[in-house]
Amino acid sequence: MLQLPFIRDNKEATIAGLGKRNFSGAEASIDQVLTLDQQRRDTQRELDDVLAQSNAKAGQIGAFMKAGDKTAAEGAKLETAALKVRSKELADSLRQIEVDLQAVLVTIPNLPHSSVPEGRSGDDNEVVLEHGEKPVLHDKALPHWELIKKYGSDAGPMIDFELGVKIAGAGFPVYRGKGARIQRAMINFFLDEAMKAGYMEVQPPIVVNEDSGFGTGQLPDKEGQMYYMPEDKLYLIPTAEVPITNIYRDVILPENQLPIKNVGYTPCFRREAGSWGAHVRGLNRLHQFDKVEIVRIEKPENSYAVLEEMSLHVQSLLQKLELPYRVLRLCAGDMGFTSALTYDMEVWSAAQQRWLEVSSVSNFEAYQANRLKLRSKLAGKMQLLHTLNGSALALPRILAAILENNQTPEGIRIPKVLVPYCGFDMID
RNA sequence: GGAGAGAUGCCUGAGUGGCCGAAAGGAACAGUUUGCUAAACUGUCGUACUGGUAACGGUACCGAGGGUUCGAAUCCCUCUCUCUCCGCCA
Repeated sequence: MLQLPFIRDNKEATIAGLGKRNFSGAEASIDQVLTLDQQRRDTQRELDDVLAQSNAKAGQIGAFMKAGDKTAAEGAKLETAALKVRSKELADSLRQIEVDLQAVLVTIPNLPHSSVPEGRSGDDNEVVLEHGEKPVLHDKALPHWELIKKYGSDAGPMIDFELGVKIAGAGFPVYRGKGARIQRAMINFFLDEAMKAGYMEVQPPIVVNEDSGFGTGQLPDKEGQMYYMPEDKLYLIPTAEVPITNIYRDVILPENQLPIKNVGYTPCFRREAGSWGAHVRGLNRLHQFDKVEIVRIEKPENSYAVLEEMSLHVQSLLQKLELPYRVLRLCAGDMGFTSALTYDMEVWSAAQQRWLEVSSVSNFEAYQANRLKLRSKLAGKMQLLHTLNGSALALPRILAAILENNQTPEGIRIPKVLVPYCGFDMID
């Protein structure tokens, strides 16, 4: 959530920032926020005043009772009746105003950083850099959904989508043999690289409650994207960002514990409602996939330098995997609800001849921290911290690119860094 | 799933209707003393909203939400969570 004092002091800049995002009705929303905020303050001031009077009366009554002056006490009691009625009215009204205010605030996305390009869709994203050579494949080259069959075993394809359909449904593949082994290899490789970079590994729950979903901004914005278990009021996580960042919900971190650098591997679950189509074949889009996520909590003045550092970490992984990639700076219209600046990393999928997004690295500034109430006393002042996270990395599309890009007539070559983790250097 | 106990500040823990935003101890921080470490002593030591340039005030918060009362950490109700025992079980 944006911070109320900030909106109060920077009304025009806020409206402009939301406009850049193509957030419809920015001015109306901000006006509404400011009106409700003023009402809230007026109401609270009056309520506090009435309560102060009540407290004073109660004190007097206590003194009368102590002195044994029952008559005076009874008289004073009568005077409290009106105050009581009034305070109830004001408290009810204050509660309603706060509910209304909150309802508007949660619909307002984060403001884009000044470096975020204008734009409405993915077409307007800025290509920051491109790295590596796109491989030229041989004549018989296949897309990964064919390769997994070609290099399957008697048991079936290396990654079995149809078997997943039987067990769970579309988008829940079964990995088997070398297909499973290379998944595990990547997870270990990514975790080890993160630990070398100073991250602490955590294993969080892969279900979260409503408060956690709200804290990182999935709720109420992306309600329909998460699997929900109504019996227990739990959501399957769409990313480890949610449970890991929520470790720090309602936390005041001592300054000497900063920065926080966590990394976690989890399965991720996404309903992807309405986004199915021909272009999401194979591993391109799944309901369940594996991801290693890095999460950081930083002092505000450091967060943008840290974002660059995280981007370089992700790039180093892609370089070690020998995959051609590019880095995009998302335009304002394509950024996530809670982000102020996002870099997407895409790898080149040689058989599909397209870029596949494999990582998204974002600085949320204080937007999540405000919802999480994640603070620290810095320079003697209580301040919201900045949260950042990034995929490092999401597995399925990496696997798709490895399979496609490294295919040769003799088989599929495993990137050197993964060989010690896999125990084999070719899929043939 | 059955039975019982409990939830207070960073931690331990007192507090059964007004003198309690809350004792005491510990931790932490600052200072004094000490050649260093340790110890001792002194002080500081919750958060949010709100008024005020500030000094300094007001209000709320003792798991959450309701209720009783002039007045609730304290009494009543509901919920959540934790612990112990039994059952079940990876």
